[in-house]
Amino acid sequence: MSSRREISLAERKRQLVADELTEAALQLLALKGFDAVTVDEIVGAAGVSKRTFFRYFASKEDVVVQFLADMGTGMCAELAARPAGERPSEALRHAVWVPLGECADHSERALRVVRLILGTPALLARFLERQAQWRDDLAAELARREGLDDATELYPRLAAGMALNAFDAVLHRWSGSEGEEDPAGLTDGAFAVIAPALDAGVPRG
Amino acid sequence: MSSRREISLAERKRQLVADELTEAALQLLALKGFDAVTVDEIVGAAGVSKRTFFRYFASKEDVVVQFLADMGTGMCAELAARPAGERPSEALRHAVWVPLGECADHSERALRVVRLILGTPALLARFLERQAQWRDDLAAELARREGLDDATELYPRLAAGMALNAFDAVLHRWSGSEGEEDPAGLTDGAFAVIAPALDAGVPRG
DNA sequence: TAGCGCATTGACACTTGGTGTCATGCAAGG
DNA sequence: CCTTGCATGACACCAAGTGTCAATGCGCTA
Repeated sequence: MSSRREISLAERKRQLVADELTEAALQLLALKGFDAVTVDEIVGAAGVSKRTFFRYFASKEDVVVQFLADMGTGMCAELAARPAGERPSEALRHAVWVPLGECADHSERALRVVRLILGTPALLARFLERQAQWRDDLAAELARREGLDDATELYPRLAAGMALNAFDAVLHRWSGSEGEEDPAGLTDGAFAVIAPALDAGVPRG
Repeated sequence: MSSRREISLAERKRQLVADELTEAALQLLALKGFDAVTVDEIVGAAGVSKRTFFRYFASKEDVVVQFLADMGTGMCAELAARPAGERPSEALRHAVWVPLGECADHSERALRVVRLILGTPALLARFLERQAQWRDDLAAELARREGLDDATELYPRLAAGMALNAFDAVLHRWSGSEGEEDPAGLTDGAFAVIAPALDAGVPRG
């Protein structure tokens, strides 16, 4: 009965390959630019076959965007964990801060990836596509929190969108300033702007 | 000296080919789905070579998204044309209504395209990429209107983002209801939600 | 009218992203 | 020891997109 160990062994192996791939990819992409690097180069550097690459990542963009995949789930989880009585602006600010805090902590690595994404149209497109999913999840959670119907009320979707707007704005300014500006301060500033709508827009906030 | 006529003749020829291509593409894509239609099919239906297709459109996605290209310029133009003293929420609402009104007018055609875009990840990604550009333009114009510095203030970018959020929400609900819901009413509803932030967020609005 | 330039097109080869398929290898488990 | 299953690699293949060049068509001019 070594079931738990076996699973973790196989999982660790998978994780190892995935890490090797992301490592090689991020290295090359940040160095030469997204379009100038082929998948064959990446797999060559990582020592696996092209087919294996696409078993781990759905696309060449995915290897970069996947790096930020947890952000969405982290945000939603945090929003769901916030106290029920909290105002939307507060709950969303804390939710959005989860991934931003991660970025602030691992600034060297995160900055490289963020700059790569924001500066590459194809990557930006995929990133925004992901965010659209996050927005739906956030909206659903927000609707639950506030007791609204996501299908008839515009507020949940708009509020989630505003929060992600703040997220994007902070990311943009942070990467644009080479990491000089303080993410926490930027986040507070952004939410100060959108808070009036977040807290007034919901019926009986 | 028939310079004016010649130019317009060549332009008309180009426009003719472009129209033929978009027509054939939209027909096929709406019918069989984005991934199930190859560029070769489209050019076969339009009677041109594959190479010519890519001389008119940068990508397969582009032939659909291009169809909505004017939206961005229309919005910015309208925003720039709004009276200087108008509150941001009003100016932006009018700006956003320009493309939405177009959709409402040509509902059969617009609805098909919008549903195709919102239902196809690859198209959605390209659409959002375009919107990111619109947001930058709107933010710049908004900063000019309000006398703010787009580089240091968060408000312009956030306000532009909120307006586009409203735009997206309206489009989503409109296409989701098969064109049943009234775009004008939805727009008003969306801006009622975000107006508090639009008008309060700007210093001395 | 004949000839000269200029732009558009088609044909074709080529690169690259991405997928289906199959055979091999390897590790767990009876 | 055998087998069962999973991850990988090798290979062929399709579709998107690009570079190149020859041909075609059209206006302009001598």
